[in-house]
Amino acid sequence: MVIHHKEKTFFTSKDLALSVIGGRWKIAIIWCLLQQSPLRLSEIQKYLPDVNQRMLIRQLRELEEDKIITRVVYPVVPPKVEYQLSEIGLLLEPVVTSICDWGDNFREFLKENADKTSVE
Amino acid sequence: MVIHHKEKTFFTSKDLALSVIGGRWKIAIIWCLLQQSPLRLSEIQKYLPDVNQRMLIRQLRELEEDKIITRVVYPVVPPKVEYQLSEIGLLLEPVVTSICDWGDNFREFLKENADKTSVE
DNA sequence: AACAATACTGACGTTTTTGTCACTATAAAC
DNA sequence: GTTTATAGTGACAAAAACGTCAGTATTGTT
Repeated sequence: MVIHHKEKTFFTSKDLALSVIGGRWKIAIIWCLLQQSPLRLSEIQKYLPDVNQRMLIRQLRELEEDKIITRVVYPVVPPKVEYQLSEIGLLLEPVVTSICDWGDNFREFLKENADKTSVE
Repeated sequence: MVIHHKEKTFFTSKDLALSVIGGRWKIAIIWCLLQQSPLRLSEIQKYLPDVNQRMLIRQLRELEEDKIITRVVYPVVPPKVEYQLSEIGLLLEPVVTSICDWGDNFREFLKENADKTSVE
C-alpha cells in the first residue's frame, strides 16, 4: 500500500505514520499485541485467521525493521519466538482505539441507514 | 488495500473502519477536508500534488459511496464541484489527529535513533 | 531412522492497486 | 467557430501487494 520512509522523505507526520502502519494487516497485528503481549507467531495466527502465514510474517518483519515490535527467539525445540510492541509501538494505542471507536459509530450509521431505506 | 464492507461482513469495528478508510489516499483526503471545507477537486489536488487526478477521483468516489464525504455539483461553466466531510466523516477527526500525533513521535524517535547510530 | 511441532524462506503466479494517456462535456468569451 | 477552465471517463500498462506451494532447520521422542 505504501511508500516507505526509507525511500522518501515525508513532510507531514501523517504520511510518515502511514508509511509505517499503512500495510494491510499492520493495524490488525498491532491490535492483537495490544490485547495480549507477548504473543507467539502461532498465537497471532489464531487471532487473525484470515491472514496467511507468509503475509503475516512479512508484515511482522516490516514492523520489526521499523522498531514497532520486538522479536525474541528462544533457542529451544520446537522453536519459540515471541513478539511484542516496543515503546514507540505502544504509543499507537490511541490510533487503534480511535479507529475502533469510529468503526463502532460507522456500524451504527450503516444500521440506521439500512433501517431507513427498508422503510421507504 | 482493502476488502470492502459491502462484500464481507466484518466482525470487528477496526476491520469495518479499515474497509472504508484503508485506501491509500483516503486519510490524506480526509485530512485535507478537515483543514478546509468545502474544497473543489482542483484545490484538493493542490493539497495533494503526489496523487494523480485519476486516483484522486477514484478515492473520492469511494468515500462518497460510503457517505464519508458529500459531493455537490454546481451547474455552471466552467464546472464547479465541492467536496466536504459528512457528519460521520467529521467523526474521523480523532483518527487523523492520533495518526498525526504518532507520526510526530515517530519522527522524533527516528531522529534520536539516527543520532545514536552516528555517534557509535 | 522416521516423526513431531514451530517458525520460518524462496520461487512463482495471481490479483489488486495505481498510474498514464488520450479523450469528453459544458457554455461563455473572443 | 475556436478557445478557455474544470471536472471528469475509458482503456490499458505497470507496479505493488498478496497468496500458494513446497521446502528448511531444529532436536527430542518413538
